[in-house]
Amino acid sequence: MSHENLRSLFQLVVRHYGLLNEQCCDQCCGQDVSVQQSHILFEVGRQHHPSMRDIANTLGVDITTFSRQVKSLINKGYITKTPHPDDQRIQILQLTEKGAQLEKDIDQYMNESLDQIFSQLNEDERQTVTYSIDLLNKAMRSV
Amino acid sequence: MSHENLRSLFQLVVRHYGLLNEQCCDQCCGQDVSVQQSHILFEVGRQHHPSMRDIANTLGVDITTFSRQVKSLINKGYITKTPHPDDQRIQILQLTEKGAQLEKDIDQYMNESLDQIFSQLNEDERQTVTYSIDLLNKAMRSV
DNA sequence: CCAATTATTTGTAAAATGCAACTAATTTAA
DNA sequence: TTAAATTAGTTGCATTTTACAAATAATTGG
Repeated sequence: MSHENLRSLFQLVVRHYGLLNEQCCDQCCGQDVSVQQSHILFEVGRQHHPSMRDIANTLGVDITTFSRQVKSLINKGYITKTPHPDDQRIQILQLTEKGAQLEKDIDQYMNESLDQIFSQLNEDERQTVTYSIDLLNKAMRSV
Repeated sequence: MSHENLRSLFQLVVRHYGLLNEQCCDQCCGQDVSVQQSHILFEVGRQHHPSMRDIANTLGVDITTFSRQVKSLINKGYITKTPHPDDQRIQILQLTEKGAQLEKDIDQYMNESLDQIFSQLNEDERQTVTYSIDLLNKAMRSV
């Protein structure tokens, strides 16, 4: 079976979403973090007391690259790294207040961008698309 | 309005689709092209006699980086660069036979991956999702 | 208590990135 | 018509990103 439309959508998302983030970094947070780093902020904010490996696995990036990205985000004051009380090997990541604020700004920018996409649709279409997004989310997560 | 699910799906797509491509390059074409380069092949194959700038703009990458990626793909024998007959500044890109074959292999791999996602859905859901994908494609392209 | 495992970091070398400056072809406008 | 401006693409260079190996450090299992 050919999934040209889905592949095309994904390609579009990969590029535009990356692009969006890049524009966002220029526009809303003055180039201070990269796209990759904005994904890290997003996940650290969303997960509960995640370790280095938790986030690296979720994002599907090499742990060594991730380690250096985290170092950079710590230097910029957006996240902190604290050894787990029960296992000193594990480093728990957390957004700083500054990091949480940045993630909030990025989130707002993203929502405005996604509003633009949704504003192209009528109410029925919006409902159908929203429902399908849930389905796709679940399907992708269970593969 | 908050689009947490859509943002989440996009994040997932950005990561997994990139990942997918990376796995694909390992598995189906022996690491010979990068993710970025596979996107170039995809677009060169899809557009009609595109120029350097056409593809770079579509992909949202810097033209200087793109220029070097193209050089690499030419060296590997996947694409060709021909001056436009009416304007010698413009270079027209085209897949070689080898490049078209590689893109076909990648496409097949992608379709199999997307089949896996779709196999999580029942027939009704599949139809709804397919319809929504069309809507989203159109909405995103018109923003 | 020592070997094996797990989490993370660093060494290093290759690749990707993007700004600035360049060449070359074409268009514009006096 | 011809010099200035514009456009397409390339290269120099410095920075960042990447990922494999190897190291360190903490923990677990036998």
